[in-house]
Amino acid sequence: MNPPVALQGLLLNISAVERETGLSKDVLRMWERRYGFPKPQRDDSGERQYSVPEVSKLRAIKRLMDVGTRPGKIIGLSAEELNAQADARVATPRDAQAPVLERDILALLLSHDVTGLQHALANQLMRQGLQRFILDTVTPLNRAVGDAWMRGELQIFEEHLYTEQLQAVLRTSINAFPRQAGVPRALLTTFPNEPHGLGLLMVEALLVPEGVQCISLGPQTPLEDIRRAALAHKAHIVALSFSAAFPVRQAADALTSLRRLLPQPMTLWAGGEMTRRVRKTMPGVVLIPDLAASINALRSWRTHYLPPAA
Amino acid sequence: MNPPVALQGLLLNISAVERETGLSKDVLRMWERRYGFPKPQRDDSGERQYSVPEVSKLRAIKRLMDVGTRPGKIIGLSAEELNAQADARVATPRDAQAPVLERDILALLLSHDVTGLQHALANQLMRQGLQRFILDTVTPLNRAVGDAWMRGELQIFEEHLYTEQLQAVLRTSINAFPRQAGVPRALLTTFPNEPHGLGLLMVEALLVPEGVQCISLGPQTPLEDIRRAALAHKAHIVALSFSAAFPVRQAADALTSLRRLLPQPMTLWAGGEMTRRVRKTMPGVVLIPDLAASINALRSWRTHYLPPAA
DNA sequence: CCGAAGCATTGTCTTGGACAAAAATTATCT
DNA sequence: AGATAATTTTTGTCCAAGACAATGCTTCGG
Repeated sequence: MNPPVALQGLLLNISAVERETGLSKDVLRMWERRYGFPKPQRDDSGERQYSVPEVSKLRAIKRLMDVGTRPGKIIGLSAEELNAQADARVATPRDAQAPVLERDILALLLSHDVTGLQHALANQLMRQGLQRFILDTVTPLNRAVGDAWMRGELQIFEEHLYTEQLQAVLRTSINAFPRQAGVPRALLTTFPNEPHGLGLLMVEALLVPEGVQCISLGPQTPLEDIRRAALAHKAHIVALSFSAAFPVRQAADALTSLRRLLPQPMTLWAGGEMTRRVRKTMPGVVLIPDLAASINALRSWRTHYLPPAA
Repeated sequence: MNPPVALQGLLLNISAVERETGLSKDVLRMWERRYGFPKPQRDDSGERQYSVPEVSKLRAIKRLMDVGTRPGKIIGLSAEELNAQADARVATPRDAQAPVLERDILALLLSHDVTGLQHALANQLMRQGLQRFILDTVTPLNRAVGDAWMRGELQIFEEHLYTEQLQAVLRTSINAFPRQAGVPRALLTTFPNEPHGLGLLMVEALLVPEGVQCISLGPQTPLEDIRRAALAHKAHIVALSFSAAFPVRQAADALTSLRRLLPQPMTLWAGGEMTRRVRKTMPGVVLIPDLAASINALRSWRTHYLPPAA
């Protein structure tokens, strides 16, 4: 093991690479066996020592896999080719409407102007209102930040700072809404393998202004506990969020099981990047492929369960 | 693999147990080899299937290990004996002052009264002020919730709900303070192996009222990036937070390295449960064994760097 | 009472094989 | 054609046992 070495930024052991890339040790070793990449040096005791460029390439591969590419197709490519692939994916809406704000925010991040960043976010939020802010600003901004990070234009700490400030702004804004004992009540969480909670906050920001009473459990709630929580809180809607990286099949299985665990009249929503890769339709599970769809789904829930005549 | 089975709450595969307990697959297999516990059943294809009681016991063991006990000493004990050990550790300040609020909050959690919980927290916060709220209320409350969860009195989802609501309250309260371009500037984060960010929020809640300008990166920033961020933001203080589970040696190594990476005049703080287990003193690293100490450390920073005559 | 050396304990990494799970492809039936 | 089912390919996870690295405790020497 080599904490001191890793810190000098030269070589990383397999644990560090697992952390940095999100690829498990088993996968790293398996790829080496099968594809011949990565092929780390070994230290005196035969342990793998990954170089920084190797890790960068692994990260690029992981990012593409997260949007559905299979490793065998891309593991042989060079760093440039990988970047080209990634660019190709996001090029379409690139020159569309108004990436002005995006560029401003990125500039603020790069100049480490925390106060400016806060102001810019808060400003835009006040201008647009919470819902439009989420739909029109935050969503493309997240993508822009993610892309900038992947192509190395943004440091990790700058990306962290962005996430952190965004969460602060959203949380504050959500809490500013008077809490109502509203209908429907929605339970928000993610499955145990899904650590990303930003999506939950964004859904909450969309639903709360609509008068929904959101109960967020944060990320990583075991299935059985989701059921218990839904019953305990008498939720009308149970909403799960999935990031792009989540394996579709696992999600489908878990959703089907959860559907069985919940009483019939409870609505089950599944949202997030991953849901766009889902083929099969699951009875009793409403897919929410993008954030805007959550509002539509809410409207249709209301017309269905709250007849206007009431 | 067995999502459907695991979901029924009967048996868990090794990945699920790793998630639930924080013990790596390697450790789980090693213990089975060395100590004969855990000894999970096997499914048709020879894969380990852990029972719920087994996992509970593993959790109890992990909890004790996190406060310094070695596995060999306790792995043979029964669930009751483990609980007794855990109780013994916290019994001292048990009957001390006013666990009234603690009991109230736990009752609210158990009755799933979200609104009541929010009110109770917000109420107490307004009554005490942010700093005393953190020191006198939140700290013991966290412990109480953790203990209740470990002894099975609290479900996971109830614990999640508590954390979530607490974060919301703290975040809102912190943001209510006018942001000043204050001195000192403190950079807050955790090392890559440390996913728990609640500690950061609590420190921030203590420092912001003191006029400190806090820049939180959230959890899991690589060392090299901490350095870059500290330089970019011209931080006066870099504060790291560690939960009890963090391995002491790893923390010491990383802190020493980080110390070398940072320019001399920058102050380096290390806080959180783990720091109480540290023996060696590290030159240039200020240990903050509990939250109250962070305020003292701040005071002494100020007298040192901001002579009163100025 | 402190620090180093030695010893016991505990955790991480290794290999290569087996097979489970997911995705893609092909075949079959409306 | 368009869906559904079966098959094949690809990919990921688990296993075993061994090696040894890392940690913490104890004893020894100052």
